[in-house]
Amino acid sequence: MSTSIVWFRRDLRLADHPALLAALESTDEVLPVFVRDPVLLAGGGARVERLEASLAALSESMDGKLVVRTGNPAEVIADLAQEADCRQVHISREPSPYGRRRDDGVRVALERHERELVETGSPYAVGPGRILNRSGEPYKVFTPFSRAWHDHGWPGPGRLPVDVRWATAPGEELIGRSSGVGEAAALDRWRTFLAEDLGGYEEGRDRPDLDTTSRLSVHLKYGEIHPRTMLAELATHRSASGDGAHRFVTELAWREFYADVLWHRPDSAWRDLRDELSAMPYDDGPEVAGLVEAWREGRTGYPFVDAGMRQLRSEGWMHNRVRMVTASFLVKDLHVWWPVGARHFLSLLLDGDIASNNHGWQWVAGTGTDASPFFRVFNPVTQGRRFDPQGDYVRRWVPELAHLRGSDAHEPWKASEGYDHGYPERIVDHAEERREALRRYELARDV
DNA sequence: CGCCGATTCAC
DNA sequence: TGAATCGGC
Repeated sequence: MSTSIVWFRRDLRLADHPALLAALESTDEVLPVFVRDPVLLAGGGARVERLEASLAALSESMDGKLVVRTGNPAEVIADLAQEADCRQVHISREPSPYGRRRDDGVRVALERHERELVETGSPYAVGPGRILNRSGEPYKVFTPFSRAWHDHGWPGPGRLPVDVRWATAPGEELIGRSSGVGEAAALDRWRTFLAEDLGGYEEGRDRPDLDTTSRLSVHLKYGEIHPRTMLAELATHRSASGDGAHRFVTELAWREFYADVLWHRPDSAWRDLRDELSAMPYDDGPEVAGLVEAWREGRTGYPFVDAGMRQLRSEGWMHNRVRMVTASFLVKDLHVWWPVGARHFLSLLLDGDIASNNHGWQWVAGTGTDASPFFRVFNPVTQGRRFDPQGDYVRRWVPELAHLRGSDAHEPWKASEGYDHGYPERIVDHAEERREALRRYELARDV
């Protein structure tokens, strides 16, 4: 008999997917089901309860064919170890590189997930919630967490206890599957990164004009490569790659830190982690709706910001440096509450991860653990000139500025022909809005 | 994983 | 005069 394992994200509402429901109900197979997303499950909450309730109801209606199990995938796999023909489907409401169903945006992935993910049920070297200080409390600051994380250590790459075959769910078809997805592609990207860009990663990671980041975030998100695999290989690259390997390990540590923070404080996904700035006055409603829309569409009139927002729309990915600058622009220049931007990013980023994304936004907004102080305001022009020195990144994404040479692309207002090809004027004055942000900061602090 | 203005310093 | 440095936000 063949057995399928169906992975659900906690935010999937079965009732919204009649085709999937029908497929599940018509199958003769036994379908053990478990809910994935180990970080968010820690928080529980209404949506988890709703999903579990709907799965339980479905199981009953299917007369026991559907075996609902919530928890560690490894345990489910182990239970099925005697099954020779085991299939797996990963169903997610998130945008994914795997292609999309036209009707409801559900993406179906059939590529193999990496064995460590299946073994551990966690896409982290050290699962969230495991690193505590001497008092048994979670760390609130990155650096001590990072040290403890190193000291804790992690197992090497794992071995899957069963030969799992992967297929689509009955009745599901895969539409528009693109190349560059799956475990083989992830490993290929990883090897290329090690060979070409790890050595210069310390500087290269900040350069959106060069393609010198790892580009592994999507693969990490979908479990196509596991951090334990990467850490094991990085250990052997340490000396040869100078600071690059060290920096990359630190970036992995940030990812684990934010997952850990969210594990302990699931409410921080959409609310300020710290309440010092709870009195910060933000703008909302119709008066800023147009400005936010300009930000979303990449027509703020600030070339570096617009390039980033257009890359996000077009590619489903944005360079990390530009994420910080565009986020700062929404929060500090448009005075908009960070969840508005975080939601927009999550809706378009293929690598969108709620812990990294939303805590990154809180870092920018000055409300998070280890956050930057609110008064640290990015200047979109200075940042652009520093990290896109030749203006190549701007010209790549903003064709209206393609006629400007070199770093002139960062300041079209200084060129007589700057606006000749339809580039929009600045929607706000950065110097003015920076002062306004600091004024509001003073107001919020005095409360 | 700041920016800016003031001040100091180097020429 | 402009680059480096410092402190407040």
